[in-house]
Amino acid sequence: MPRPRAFDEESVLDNAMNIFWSKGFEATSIQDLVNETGLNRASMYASFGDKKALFLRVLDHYSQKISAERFADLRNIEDGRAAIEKTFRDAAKTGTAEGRHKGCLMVNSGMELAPHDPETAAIAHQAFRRAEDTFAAALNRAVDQGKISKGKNVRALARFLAGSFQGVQLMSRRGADQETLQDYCETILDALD
Amino acid sequence: MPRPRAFDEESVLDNAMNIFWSKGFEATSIQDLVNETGLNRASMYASFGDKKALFLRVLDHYSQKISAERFADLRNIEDGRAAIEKTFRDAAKTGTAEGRHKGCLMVNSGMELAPHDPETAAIAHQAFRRAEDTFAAALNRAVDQGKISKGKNVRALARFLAGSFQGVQLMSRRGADQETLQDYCETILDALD
DNA sequence: TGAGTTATAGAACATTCGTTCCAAAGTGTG
DNA sequence: CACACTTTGGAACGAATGTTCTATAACTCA
Repeated sequence: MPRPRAFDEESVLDNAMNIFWSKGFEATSIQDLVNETGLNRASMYASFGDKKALFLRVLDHYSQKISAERFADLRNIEDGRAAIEKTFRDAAKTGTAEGRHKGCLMVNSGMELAPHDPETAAIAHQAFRRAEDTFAAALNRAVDQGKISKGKNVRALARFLAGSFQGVQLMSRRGADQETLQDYCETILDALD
Repeated sequence: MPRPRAFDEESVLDNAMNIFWSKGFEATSIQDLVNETGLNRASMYASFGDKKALFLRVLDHYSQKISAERFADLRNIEDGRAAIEKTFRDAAKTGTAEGRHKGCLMVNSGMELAPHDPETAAIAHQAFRRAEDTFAAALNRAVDQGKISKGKNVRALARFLAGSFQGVQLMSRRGADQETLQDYCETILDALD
């Protein structure tokens, strides 16, 4: 009955995500989104609501697609300590890859908007908590496996790792050189000893 | 001969700094600056140039006034290890103080603008290097004083501390709770052992 | 006191912003 | 084929953006 959509919602979100990721919320204009997604203004507003609503959809999309992938090894590698180490080393590697100085959309958005936008603040906070819990789970595995001393305060260590992981994203976006980022990561991992 | 200025350049920079610090570059409008500084548009443009030029002046002002103060103890406390510990604990304390979730203007600006603005990127990079060197100096003092093991890689540790200090600012701006931030800081300091 | 100089106040500029509206286009069902 | 319905393209909206202009005010030095 109705005219069918000429676009794929998922790929529109992908494109919108990349613009927000690269430029941030404020610096991204509706015109940018129209240009890059190929989607018409009217269709954008009809399908996603206003700029802010689209942005929140994008944050969710990012969580499910990018964040999930970044933490996949941390969840799936059985050896808890190896899982943590690979997670950081991968982040350091992709963080210094050419033309990929975008950091993490969740961290970027938290920094840009959290102080004045409770909605984004809550999402960023929740994402941090999830990361913290995922690190805690890996740490508990590592303790059980005898790869990390039983004497460690797992919760504090998990918070440290989650915070430091954000730090890696931060330094990556700021364009830190590979050597600095590697030193940073390796010293973080030394905290596991 | 000329009509004298009705404003104090320093206090205008102070006010402008606080707006940029709180809202970021993009979200701060000229109107905001006019309202908050009390300075007229024409006078702003005559004295500081356009928005970007004013922003760069503000970054410099921040470096001299706020950054310098934040790193004063790190430079001045003779005991290198105590200097480092106090620097982090103070940052964690002020970072969770009510209504002070602004983080660090240098970190914020690097995150927001570095990927697309080489000028800001260079300034943020230089600020990081300065912090790294200041931490390295304190670490060297601590090693000489026998407060930190001789076996440590001071350069890597300095990079770690500088990166982690940015992380504290990040978490503070994102509105992390006090307990999380304390755990984060204490674990960072454990790396000195 | 008046000439010279610069700051001030605020109107005015073109452009871009986010958003809405409307007519045309495309689909499946009666 | 025509109806009901939704998407599409693009014009149009007012408000806000960064910036400039003009006229007036305030001061110092001759």
